[in-house]
Amino acid sequence: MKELPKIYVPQEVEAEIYARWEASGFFNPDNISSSETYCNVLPPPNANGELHIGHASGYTVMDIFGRYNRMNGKKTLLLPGKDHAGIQTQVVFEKKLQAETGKTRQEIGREEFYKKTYAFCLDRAGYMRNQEKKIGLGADWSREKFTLDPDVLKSALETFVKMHEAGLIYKGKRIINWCPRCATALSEVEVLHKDTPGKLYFIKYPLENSEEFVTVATTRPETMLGDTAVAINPKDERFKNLVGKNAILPLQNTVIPIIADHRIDLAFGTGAVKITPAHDPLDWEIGQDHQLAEIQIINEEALITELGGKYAGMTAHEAREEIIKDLEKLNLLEKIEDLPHSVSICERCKTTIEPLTSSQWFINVDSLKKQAIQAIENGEIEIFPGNFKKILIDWFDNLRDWCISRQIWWGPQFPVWYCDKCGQEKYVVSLEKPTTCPHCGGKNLTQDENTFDTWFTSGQWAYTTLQSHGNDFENFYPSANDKKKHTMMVMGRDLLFFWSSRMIMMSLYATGQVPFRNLFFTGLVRDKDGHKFSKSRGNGIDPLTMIDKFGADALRMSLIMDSAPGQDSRLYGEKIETFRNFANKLWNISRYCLTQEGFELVEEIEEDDIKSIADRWIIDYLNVTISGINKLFEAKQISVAADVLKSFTWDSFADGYIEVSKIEKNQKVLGYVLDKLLRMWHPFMPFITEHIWTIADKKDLLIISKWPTPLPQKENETWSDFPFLQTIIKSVRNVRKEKNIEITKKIELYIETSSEILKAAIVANEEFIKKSTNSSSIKYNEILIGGFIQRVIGECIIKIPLEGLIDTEKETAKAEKEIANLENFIAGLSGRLSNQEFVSKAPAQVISQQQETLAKKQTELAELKKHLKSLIPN
RNA sequence: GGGUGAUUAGCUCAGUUGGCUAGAGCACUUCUCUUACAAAGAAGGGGUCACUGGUUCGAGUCCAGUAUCACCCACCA
Repeated sequence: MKELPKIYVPQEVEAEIYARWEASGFFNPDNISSSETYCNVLPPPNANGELHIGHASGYTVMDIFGRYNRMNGKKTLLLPGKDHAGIQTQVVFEKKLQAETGKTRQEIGREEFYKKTYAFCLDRAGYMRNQEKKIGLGADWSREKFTLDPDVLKSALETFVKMHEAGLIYKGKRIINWCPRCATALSEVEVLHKDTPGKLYFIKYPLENSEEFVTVATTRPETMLGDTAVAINPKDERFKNLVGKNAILPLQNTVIPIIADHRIDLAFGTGAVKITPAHDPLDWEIGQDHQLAEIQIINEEALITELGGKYAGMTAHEAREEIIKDLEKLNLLEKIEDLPHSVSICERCKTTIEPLTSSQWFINVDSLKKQAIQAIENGEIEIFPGNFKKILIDWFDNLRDWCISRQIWWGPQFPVWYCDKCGQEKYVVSLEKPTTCPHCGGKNLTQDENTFDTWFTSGQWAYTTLQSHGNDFENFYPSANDKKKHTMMVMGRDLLFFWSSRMIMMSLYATGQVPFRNLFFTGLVRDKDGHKFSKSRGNGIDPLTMIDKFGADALRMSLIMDSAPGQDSRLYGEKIETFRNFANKLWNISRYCLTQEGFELVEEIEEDDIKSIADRWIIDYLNVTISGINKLFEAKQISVAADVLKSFTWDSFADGYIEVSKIEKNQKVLGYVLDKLLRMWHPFMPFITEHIWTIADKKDLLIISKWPTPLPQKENETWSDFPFLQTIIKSVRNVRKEKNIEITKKIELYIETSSEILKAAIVANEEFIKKSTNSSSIKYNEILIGGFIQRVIGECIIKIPLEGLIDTEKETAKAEKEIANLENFIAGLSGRLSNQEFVSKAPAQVISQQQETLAKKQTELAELKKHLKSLIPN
């Protein structure tokens, strides 16, 4: 017998429980012996801030699968880490530096800036690690990695060297997305598009040696300073005779050709387009094909270059104003129209992107994407939800070469070396600084200043982490025949293109294998109104605050319940509260059990231990529940699994079995069911279950206890009577309650039924019913004289003699309503059963089932009508 | 322009392969602090499953189309 508080207080126990888990060493797979492994290399959050609700959501899913697999006896590794997050961290740290010291990164210099940022990241990583522990993440901290750890980085850079040798890497001057604020090139995924109101300017370009004009339309008139052609569609009848002629570029007064190109849209603007190869991606492509010159008139600070003549030094915006004025003076501005169009902005700092031509490093993705598509199509990776497979394949199909060089300071530098004599054209690729230049023998070599795109290193995370620790790669990474190796990746759906795609390409290239067999996407967590959480909106829910308020288990449950993979979900305080309440329910269920005399958690049960019909029912129902949950786990349907478990716990165990067990005790069955419940709840609510486990004097930790297996199902049909008996008991109890009959007062039950089966069930459990309802006797099909209350339960009527307590009006209304309901249902059912087509085409099983139901309901209706009749006074 | 998802009770959402009268939580109404639990229990109200067709004996579930919303992608200058 124990004394336990009425309310579970997570704040008092969670930290201590986590410390015990950690001390046990079972988060480290080396301490688990098994021939099977389970591995989830965790997505590394950016080491520059703190945990947000999206991290909490992902970690909950990863931890649920991790704990489930650990309990299923697999050597389980959740490998944690942090990402240096190049551009984002540089943005964050520059702001911090400015705020704290008033200095810019240029003022403290590259080396100092790098050192300080590194220290900052390590500090944040430590802080975030503690937050991760608070949500219960069962990761092996002894293996924690950072993307810039020397061993991790080395294998990532080796891939660069290998790719370069294979000819997949090239350096070239191409048009790229340039962020003037971050002062770096960006890949296509790092650019967002924002619909913005804008203007379309119609500008007249005079034709050479002519009085005529060709009018072009543009949203960015300032770029005309760098125009090197005017293009029209070859099918365009309006301009057919202009092709091959020249136009005079106003303001610059240069002669530019009029060319024909199929990429020009006849329907847009005037049909004639100014071509600025240096500052527009499409123009650049057209320029390449027509060998047009590239004139860079906007520099990397978004200012007009000296090639822009009198506009040099202006910002692009200022230049636009001036150019419009000047064109008006020259009478070359035909008109201005409103045109909403999409503006490219930097994903990290939201600054408007300037397309520029620039010398950058690229990966040729042609072969990589083919391999990736093949692996996905062959099912080498199973994707949850399934429809994301198509989205990913489509994306790969349209993927262009990947710009991997960035001009920021924070990140690993390219292992590329230049000699002062050979210049930028010839270079050496090598992890170590070469002593001499292989081209000229020069001794003075300097490293390429570019840093890698963050996704280049994090795209290799699945194996660079495993390769840096013992035999982890062999033990955990997928291989050709890996039935015993289970691998999982979980990430938010927003990382589909950024990360999952890169991981698949890079891993296939570097290891010849997919990085994981299962890829699970979580949806985004939104606020109550469906908005994204954002700093500017100020609608964020801090996971740590929620844990402090409601407990980690409640937060975890609220993040996974009622949600489907890839589908966004909403989170708000009240929702978390309901799971806090559920945790408390589980606490009180356990509290009831644990305070029973002689109660203990029971691991195994014998057939002889099952005594009553209630025992039989709960045990068999538990078996069904266990099998169901196992199936759901295999299908990665954890939300549904938790839902099934929840209704078993609350409706069947608490409201059903425990109520019965107060009358007829069987501690062994009670202990067996609770034991299984705690195990199955553990992945979802690890803290409270471990806490109860400890209180119940279990010596081993719940984290490594065995996941339940269903008992072999016995050939025994009687348990199916239980819900019926339970309904009888409940209704009698409700009558007592309604009529305020003291619990100690004995009553008599009269039962009328024409169903032999039901009668047999009642007779067989007469003592049980009598005890449960505190009745002195049960009489069958006897005539009852005097006042009584009756209830119709299925095909039988229960009558309780209670003279003077009957509310005829109320009872009549209730009966009439039920009769109407039933008649309606019977009409539908019998209509279907008399339909020749249904009878001839539906499966026999369905027909007999429905016939059975119809018969039952008809009897029930008859009983109800009898009941109603007896209510009406003669 | 292309794609994806959503549309089920007042709100937030489940609904696994089409099959007994469509579920949960919150909110609402009425009652109960009954010794596991008022963070609970009991009883109850509330839904032509967006719309229109189709397939089927049978559709919330499958197919086609429509509408509304959300998101993603795209080189319309």
